Amino acid sequence: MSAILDPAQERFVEHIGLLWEGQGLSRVAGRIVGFLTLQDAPRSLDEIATALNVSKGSVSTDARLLQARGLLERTPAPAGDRRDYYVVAPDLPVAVLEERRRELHGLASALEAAVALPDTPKAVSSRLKRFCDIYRAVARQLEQLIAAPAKAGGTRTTTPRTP
Amino acid sequence: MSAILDPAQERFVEHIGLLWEGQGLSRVAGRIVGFLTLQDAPRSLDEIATALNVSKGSVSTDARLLQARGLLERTPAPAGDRRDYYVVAPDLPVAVLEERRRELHGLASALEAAVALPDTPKAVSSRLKRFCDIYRAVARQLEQLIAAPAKAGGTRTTTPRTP
DNA sequence: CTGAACATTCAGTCTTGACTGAACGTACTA
DNA sequence: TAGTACGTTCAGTCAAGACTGAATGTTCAG
Repeated sequence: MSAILDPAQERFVEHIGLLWEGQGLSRVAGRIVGFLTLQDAPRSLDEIATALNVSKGSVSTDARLLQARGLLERTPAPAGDRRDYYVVAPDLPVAVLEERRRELHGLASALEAAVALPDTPKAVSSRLKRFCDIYRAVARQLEQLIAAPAKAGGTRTTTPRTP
Repeated sequence: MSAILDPAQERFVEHIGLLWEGQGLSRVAGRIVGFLTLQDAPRSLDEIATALNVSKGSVSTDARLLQARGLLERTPAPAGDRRDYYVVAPDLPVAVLEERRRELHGLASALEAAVALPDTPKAVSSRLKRFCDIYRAVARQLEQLIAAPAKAGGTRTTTPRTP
């Protein structure tokens, strides 16, 4: 029930935090995601701050940032409770894929624009096109996974009951 | 012929640099990749440093780092020339995909390990499994693209016979 | 051996951004 | 009205790490 982490969970949270840190999020933000991933109920700012041992200010800032990026959701509070409760977004992985897709799209566009530059040697423009094609192909695959994340590949799709 | 960049190329290089900066590389490293992508011949450390207006020390460090990550290649120098010449790796996008794949694999493993933790509520473990499945599916798609980057297209997921 | 032409290393500087904690704003309650 | 319980903001501190440039290898030509 509470939000206290045992050592194994602590490690998990830290692990996720580090992964996200390499992806342009702050360490704290990453740990928030990891923490909420392990919770079966919404958690308030204070609970998160206590569990992660960071200041409430950090959690406030990062939680809103994560929400804006679609990785977290704010749940309606019980009547008479003014606290904000956060949950990890049910489709968090899809949100991540969507970000990646946009990134790839931007990269491909930049490469395409470079092809059109004057005085581009043949060898360079063919390389640019090749790179661009690959990124576009990846972007297309991501789109499909985004559209139908459950059906992807050959995995079994267990459809769990929504609590 | 030389390695001087016009404004449009400058912008391209900067753009690529910023993209990489968000991915755990230094700004200079990103700009090196961008710069070499536009070159039709191998470039020496000095040429790179001059074109990007950074110290030779930076270029030396970052170029070797990029080489270790498979994003750059060192080409054999002409006889009697002791300089190091770098080119962007012909399969740079594939190297990038491979890194992503490994990252996803690590993430999926972490999620799987968390499922096995004691006292994991049902709701949590089913979420962990769901997230894990998605990441695994993406990893599989990446594997296919890595195996046959040129052929990537449309909806097809069937691997053409490759000996 | 000496000098030239490289690449590499590393101590030092500087920038960036994370994080804190206290002050502040806000909304509800009694 | 005052009081309480929140969330938000922001100036300040701090640490990580990027970048520099001079010193230090290293290799080759003569």
